[in-house]
Amino acid sequence: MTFENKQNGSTGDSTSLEGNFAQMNVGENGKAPNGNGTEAPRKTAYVPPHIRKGLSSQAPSFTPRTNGHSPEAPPMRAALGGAPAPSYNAFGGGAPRTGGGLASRAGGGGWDAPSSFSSGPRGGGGGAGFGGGGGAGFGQWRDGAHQVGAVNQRLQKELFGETGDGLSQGTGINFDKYGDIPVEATGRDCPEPVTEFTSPPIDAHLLDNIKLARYTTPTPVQKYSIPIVAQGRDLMGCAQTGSGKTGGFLFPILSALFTHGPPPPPPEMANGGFGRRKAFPTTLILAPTRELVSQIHEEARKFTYRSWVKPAVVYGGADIGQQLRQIERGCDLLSATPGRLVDLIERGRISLANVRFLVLDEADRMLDMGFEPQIRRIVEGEDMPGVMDRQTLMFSATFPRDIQLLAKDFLKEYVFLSVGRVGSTSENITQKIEYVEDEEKRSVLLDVLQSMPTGGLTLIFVETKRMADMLSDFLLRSNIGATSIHGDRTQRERERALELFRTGKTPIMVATAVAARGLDIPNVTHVVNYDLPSDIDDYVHRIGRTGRAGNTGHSTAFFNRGNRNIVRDLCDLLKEANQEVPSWLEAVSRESAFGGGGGFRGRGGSRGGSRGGRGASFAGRDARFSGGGGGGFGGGFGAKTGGGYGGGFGGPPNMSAGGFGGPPPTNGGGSYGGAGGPSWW
DNA sequence: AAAAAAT
Repeated sequence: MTFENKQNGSTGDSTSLEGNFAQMNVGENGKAPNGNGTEAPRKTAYVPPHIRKGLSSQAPSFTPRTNGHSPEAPPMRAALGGAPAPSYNAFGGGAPRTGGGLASRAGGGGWDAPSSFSSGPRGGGGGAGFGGGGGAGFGQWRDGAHQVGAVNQRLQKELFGETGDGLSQGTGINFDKYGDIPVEATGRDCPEPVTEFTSPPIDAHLLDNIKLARYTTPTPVQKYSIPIVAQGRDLMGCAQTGSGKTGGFLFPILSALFTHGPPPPPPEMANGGFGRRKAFPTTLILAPTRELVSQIHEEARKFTYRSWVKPAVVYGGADIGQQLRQIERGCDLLSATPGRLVDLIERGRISLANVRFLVLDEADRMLDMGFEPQIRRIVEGEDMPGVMDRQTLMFSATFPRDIQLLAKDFLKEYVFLSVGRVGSTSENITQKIEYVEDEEKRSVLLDVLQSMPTGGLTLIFVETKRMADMLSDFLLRSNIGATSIHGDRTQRERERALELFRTGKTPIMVATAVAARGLDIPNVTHVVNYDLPSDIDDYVHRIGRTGRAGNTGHSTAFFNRGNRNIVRDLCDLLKEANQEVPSWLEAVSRESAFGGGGGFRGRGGSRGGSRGGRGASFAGRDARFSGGGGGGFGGGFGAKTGGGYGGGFGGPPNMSAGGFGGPPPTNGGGSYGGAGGPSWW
């Protein structure tokens, strides 16, 4: 369910997927070649607005922009059809790369540069940089070589914790479990995975930092992504954080940057014809939430330690002045949420003309959150190099239609990497579903919290911000250390809450969807779905906050009639993960199977919650719920479960443009219909 | 329906 890549009837195996992926990248704009005869019967074609727009706007498709680059410059990777070209061809000398990122505009790096730079103004006076590379802990790029900065004990300690004690943060990672995560790579000339962190293909200095971070073995995502990116290929990765995804893109990108230095500056930068205070990042990483970008930034800080690469982060809700000062101090690798980035571009403080690596993290989430216009503006509507002149990596937990369309526009012929769900298919999360009516949830929660062994962190998910506040207040009143995080809290409060939680000062955190995806908090041992989400993918993401990195975890979900919309998916998921499926849940699921047609049972009674029907078969979790609580599903499921599973998806609505059989809508329900199911894990 | 994100 995570990868909504069920193909229409005839293309359900990965072989044909590969064909389709290749096909959708060869530039047949908008026309539906579908030459492989896999045309599926079309159903009525409802085209969601964002797709309509996507299709029309792609009419001129993507003429690689000439933006900052001189028009005669050859594309960085000329031969896509043939053997993948390496990212960097020519390594010329470079001008001094100083510690201060913005001061580096004279640098001619080791990239295959537009001719005007290839011979490079050999830097005005060799040593224009700061002595010592801008301070201990920071390096620089000078004379075409990487000058690794001096050790800075204090910074090193801050970034990596006490070295050698083996006890800080990353302990208990079960690397054996990582090996169980299935990974599949498809695409033309897909390079072989690596098995270890070794100097080629990873830059020697980066290797040092990886060692400092005590990463000993690449995770499966990293094994694949490292050679793929190192060969200059674009990448579409279906993976979640916790699979080592962040390292999966940071390692190969930083490795390239360390080895080859900064790219030659675009004219605007080189001519000095720009505001002095404009930053020209080389790498741009976009992610949906503030917490996520700041988490990525923290990783970036570690792995850029002592290097010439200056990481920076911008997101909303925080003081913009401080962020401006930060990017002035250096902004080579920028992590950003879309809104704030657009703001800074409008202010003329950031230019994307020098971007060589673009990463879209949690792409599906960004689309869910309505970021598509901003993302398209950033990628297509500003001065970022075109798709042929940059390397693009996209990550998404799911691969629905709109993501496929985005991939089609943003990536050149790419390798598709699918990484199994960490934790749901493997059995390292013990999932429990309890039948609990709304008004019983509080007291059951107390029971559940009590029954869990102490020592770990517990994350409780609720649907609304209001509920998050109410519940954390309730817990506090019950003398249970709790905090909360949601979108109505100030950024400062959010950060504070996360910090309190991470450090275990308040071992319980109540959260809305803001924390559902991507956040990597070590030592979360228990996830409670106080309110179940309506989308099974959200459920997967939420429970994925525990059992990270191969550790074991527990999850408890409170289920009642309000959640019947995901009951089928939930049952499927539990079975798939070898979890116990309560018989009452099974019964509810069967019940809902009839509901598809919609409505004869209607909403029968009041929807007001507690007054269900008899529901004898759902004697709740224990005696006290079978009676007074009024459990029961008498009213019948399925009135609004959005019918029409059985048939599968005879053909995604109007996918003619891509010619690839698109997957069904993400939350389209459980059916693998006739499609044969996902084939890659 | 709610949540997230620029102010």
